[in-house]
This record gives sequence, structure tokens and C-alpha cells, in this order.
Amino acid sequence: MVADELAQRIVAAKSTRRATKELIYEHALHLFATRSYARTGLRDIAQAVGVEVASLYSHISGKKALLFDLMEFGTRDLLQRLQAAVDEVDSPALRLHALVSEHVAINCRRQNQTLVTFNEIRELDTAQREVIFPLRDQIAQLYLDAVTAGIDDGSFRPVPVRITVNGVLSLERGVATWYDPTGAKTPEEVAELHADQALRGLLRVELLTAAGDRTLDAELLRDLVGDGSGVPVDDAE
Amino acid sequence: MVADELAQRIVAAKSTRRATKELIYEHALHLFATRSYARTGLRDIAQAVGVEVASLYSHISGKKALLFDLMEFGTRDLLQRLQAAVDEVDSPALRLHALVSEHVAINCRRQNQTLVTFNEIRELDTAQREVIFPLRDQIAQLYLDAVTAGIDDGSFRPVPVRITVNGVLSLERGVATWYDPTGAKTPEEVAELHADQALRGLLRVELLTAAGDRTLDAELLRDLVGDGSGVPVDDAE
DNA sequence: CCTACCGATCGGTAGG
DNA sequence: CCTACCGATCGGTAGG
Repeated sequence: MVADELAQRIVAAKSTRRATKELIYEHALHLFATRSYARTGLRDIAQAVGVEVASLYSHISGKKALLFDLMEFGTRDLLQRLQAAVDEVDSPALRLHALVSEHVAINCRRQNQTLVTFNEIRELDTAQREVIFPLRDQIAQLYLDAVTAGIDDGSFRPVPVRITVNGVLSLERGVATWYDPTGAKTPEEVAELHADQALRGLLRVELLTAAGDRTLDAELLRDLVGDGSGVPVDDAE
Repeated sequence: MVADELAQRIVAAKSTRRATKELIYEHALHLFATRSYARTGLRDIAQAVGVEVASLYSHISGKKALLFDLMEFGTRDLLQRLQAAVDEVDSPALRLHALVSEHVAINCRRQNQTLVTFNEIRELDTAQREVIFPLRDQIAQLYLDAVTAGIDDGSFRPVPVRITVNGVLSLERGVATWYDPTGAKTPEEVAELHADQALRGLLRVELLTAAGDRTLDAELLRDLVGDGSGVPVDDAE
């Protein structure tokens, strides 16, 4: 090939550089989620994007780094959204409700992200996992804090905190495995259902009695436990 | 090698044939669970067992068939145990309680089995999956029946059945990812906690009011909803 | 971004 | 159950 042709190619490459990099990450996420990381070759990703394998290396440093980037971005983003969801919520019950409904909705909307993040963690090397695990711990801590505070202020039963939180997190992850975006339920509806279910397992019975069989949404919860700025209302209804 | 030596080897092989086959399945399950199917080579399994790769083929027909056998056995065994657990239980609430506590205890005791069964399903080919999926469907059906019957007889709230069951099954699977057999809780304790949590999310509030904050074990449930052989006791306590 | 290519690994087989 | 070996695939690189 003559020099001009090469120059031309490089110019063309640069003008679509950002788009190509995004395409790589998009298709990689999709393939990793549906076929698994191990069963997805760089050749599959290159083909989906429409380039040769060697060309991938102007955008990524390797297959494992590609997986790591996807997992790190997804986990960081999730943490930030959950932190934002509980940011100015004082009442523990309302905080847990916000965590569960936000988390479930995210796991519905970004199924592939969730699936890859949890199915492929073993593929990372130790150094990479040492970045992801603290992020996960921070997410779990939001839940641990909410449940602990809820027990302390008397809105939750005195459950074993760690196991309960593990249960809630498992429930949320599971959503990514079965949620059907073409089905009847919206992410928000699934979120509300799971939040209701989780809260009912935790709230003290006196509060549940006041709620009856109505859905435990944020508004009803605020009536039941107060908004954290004053005395809990335990004779609502 | 002379004929005598070969004969000797074959005799030695036959006398430990059963033991070797079991060793292969044991080590394969352990390696698949900890390192994943894709990252486990037949060489790893052979080394763990203490034979050469080629020798594996007198016991198994291939790597994928080995995975399939493990998954099929585990799933069939689980189905049978769950069926036995609900066999002569009439009350829907008691049936769900039996399902959850038996299932959670099994997933604690056989973590590797559970992890492999759910993490590696994508590695099977279509024909193999067509054996496993109906078994899973039968397991899910036990839950669907219990929840539906519980709504019909008035012990459960009118929840969306499918989503609720998906939630319970996710919760149970999750146990295999975090349960620590060297930790403080026995499988039975974890089982009882999760069964309590699940039942509280489902029972109608009048029944919960009668239960108060006591653990919803089988005995208490029988008092609350009856044993299915008579009229539900809804004014217990 | 492409052509051409490589070393390593892997599941599996032949034959005894 | 072992020795010896193979074809296929894969992540990745050199060089333009």
C-alpha cells in the first residue's frame, strides 16, 4: 500500500475513533452477557463491530482489560446512583425502599451489565478484583446501614443484618436473569413489587398492621414511619 | 511395554474403577465451581485425580458430558427432595415454608453443585439444555402451585405469582454465593431465616398480626393457617 | 485500520 | 491407565 492510502485510513479511523470504541464496548457487553466471557473470542467482537481483530488493539489493551472496564464502570455507576437515591432520605425504612426500588429498576434496564458483572468476576485477576470488591462493599454498606438503623429506630424487626442484606442483594441480582423487557411489567413495576416484598419481611408487625394489604410505596411508608425529621407515626391509617 | 505389564495395569484400573469415576466427578465439580467450566482444563481435572488426560476417557465421554452429568444429577436430586418435602403437606403456607427451608438448606450444604448448575448452564448445547430446563420448570411449578393455592385460600396476599416465585428462587440461589460453612450459622438456621422472611412478605397482614414478631416456623404457621385438613384458624394467638 | 503470522493451550484420539 | 500426538482455536504482535 502507498503512503497516501495509509494516511487516508488513519484519518478515517480517527474521525470515527470514539464511535468505534463505544461499539466495541457495546458489543463486548452483549456477547459477554449472552455467550459468556470465555466463549466470546476477540474475533466475535471484531466481527460484530465490523473490523479485524488486530484493530481492536488501538482501542483496548487486551480482552481482560475490556472486561474489567465494563465491570468497573457498571459497578461505579450503580454505587453512585444508589448513593444519590438515599442521599437526603433520613428514615431507614424509606432509605431501604429507595435502595431496593432503584436497584431493581437498574438491574431490569441494564440486564447485560448486571449479568456480566456478577457472572464473570472470576475471570478478573487479583489486582482487578481488588478494585471491584471495595465498590461492591460500599454498595452493600448502604444496605447494611439502612437495615441496622431501621432495627435501632424500631421500624424493623431485629433480624440478622448481614444475612438479610445478602438476601435482598440476591433477589435484586436475580431480576437480571429473568426480567423480560418485552413482557408486561415495566422495570418500575417490578421494582415496586420487590421493594414491597422486602419491606414486608422487615417491618415490625405493628407497622404492617397499620399498612394492611396496601402496597408499601414511599408515600405509605412515610405515613407509617415518619420522614425521619420528627417522631415516627405509629398510629397511622 | 510387555503384555503382562499392560494386563496388570488394566486389572489395577478395574479394581479402582468406581472410585476413580467418583473422584473425577468430585474434582470436576469443585474445579468448575471455583475456577469455572471454561477455565478448567481436562488436564486440571486429571491432575487433581492423579491420572493422565487420556485416562479420563475410560470414565467420561467428554468434557461437556461431564458437566451435563453433574448438572442433571444435581437438578434431579433437588427436584426429588423438594417434592418429598411438600409431599403430604396440604396447607399452601406450610408447603411454601417447607420448600424454602429445604431448598436453602440444600443450597448451603451443596454450594458447588448449586453454583455450577446456575453459572454454567450456557455451556451446555441445546439438546442438553432441553433435559435440564423441564426439570427446573418442575421445581418452579412446586413454588407456583404453593403461592397460587395460598392466594386462593386467603393465607397469602394477592401478589403476582410468577415474579414472586422468581424472587424466592433468586434468594435461594444467592445463598450458594455467600454462605460460609465455617461461619456461625448452620444451613438450618439460614434456611429458617429465609423461610421466615419469604413468608412474611406473602402472608396476609391479619395472619401476621397474630404471629407478631415470633419466627414463622412450621409449628407457628400450623397454628395460624391450620394444617389444611380443616378450617383455617385466623384468630390464633 | 489491515495483512500476515505466532506461540500456547485445549479437547480429544490412536494404539498398546 | 499410559505415551505420543494432532487439529483447531485463541489472544496477541509486527509492521505498514
